[in-house]
Amino acid sequence: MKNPSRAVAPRPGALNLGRLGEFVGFRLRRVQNQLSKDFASATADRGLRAGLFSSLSLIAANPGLSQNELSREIGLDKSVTVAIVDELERSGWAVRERSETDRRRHALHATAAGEAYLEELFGILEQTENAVLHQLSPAELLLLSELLDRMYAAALHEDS
Amino acid sequence: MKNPSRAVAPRPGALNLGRLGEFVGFRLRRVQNQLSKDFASATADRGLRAGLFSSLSLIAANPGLSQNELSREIGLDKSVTVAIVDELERSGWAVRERSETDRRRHALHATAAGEAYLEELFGILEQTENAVLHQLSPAELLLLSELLDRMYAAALHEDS
DNA sequence: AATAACAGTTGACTAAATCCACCATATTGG
DNA sequence: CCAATATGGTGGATTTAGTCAACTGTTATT
Repeated sequence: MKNPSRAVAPRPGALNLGRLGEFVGFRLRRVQNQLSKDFASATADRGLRAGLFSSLSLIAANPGLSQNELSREIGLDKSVTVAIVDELERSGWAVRERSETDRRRHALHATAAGEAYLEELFGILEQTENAVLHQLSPAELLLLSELLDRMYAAALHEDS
Repeated sequence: MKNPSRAVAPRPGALNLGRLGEFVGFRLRRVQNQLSKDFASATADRGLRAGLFSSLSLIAANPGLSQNELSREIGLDKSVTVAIVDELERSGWAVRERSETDRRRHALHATAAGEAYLEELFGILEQTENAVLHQLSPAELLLLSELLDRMYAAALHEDS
């Protein structure tokens, strides 16, 4: 096949992607943009600051997490993390506790309210994703996840 | 398999993703973030405004394109497109020409210099991607593109 | 001819992200 | 033990990205 961008027929009236269509990064960005826009508009009512959702989720899954570790995982600057945790605390979804062993660190913990809030958000996310993912068979979905994981692992090794 | 997030063993010291790991959107974002950061740092020397590269590429692939059509395709506001085309023109990579048939429209065209610049950028992008994609077999790569296209098509139908 | 729709432009505004300097605590090496 | 250095966290300044609303000129509708 000469042009992989033709794997799926372009809808009529659509633009020619040119060489851009040969790159996975482009398709990745396209899909991801659309997905995050859908999620954003589905959660527009609650003021959901960028990165807040994934941060809370990571805190819940890793009790005692430090803000630095959190920063690294979500790929944002430390100062942004401060703002995020500030808001998580103000909303009562998480708390900072001074670490006993290292008094520089803030050990982060999700509250019960935070966990409940998370459940709600996960429900919405699941709905948004399903609207797109029902196109894929369970096997394809599993494969997709695996491919993405292998790519991510490779990407991390790159800039070591 | 109970937890698809375990398709690839997590590297030691890595955080527990929790329920977040069940969602493709998360993996998508992760990989995409990393890729675009790599590309950004590889092109840091040339001041490469966001969206400029893909815009130029689309113009080159669709001579006579209007700014509105371009806006829709890259998913940005019309006003952003104006700024992008401004810079493309200032740098001599593209030109605006009044459409003969509809004098409201600006027919966009890439210059020879623009095409040359594109070649350069595509080369860099290819390099950045290869660093990650060499993990995947050609068959897997093709499949990945196809899955992403199906997802994108579905996402577009959603908010019609 | 009046009105509405559309392409493009501008400027104001909001939010996201990076950068840098700084404080408190820990760790290391002499 | 002390000095130097590294680390976790915070605040503020600045840059940048993205959204919105108003306005101009052109075309389409009736």
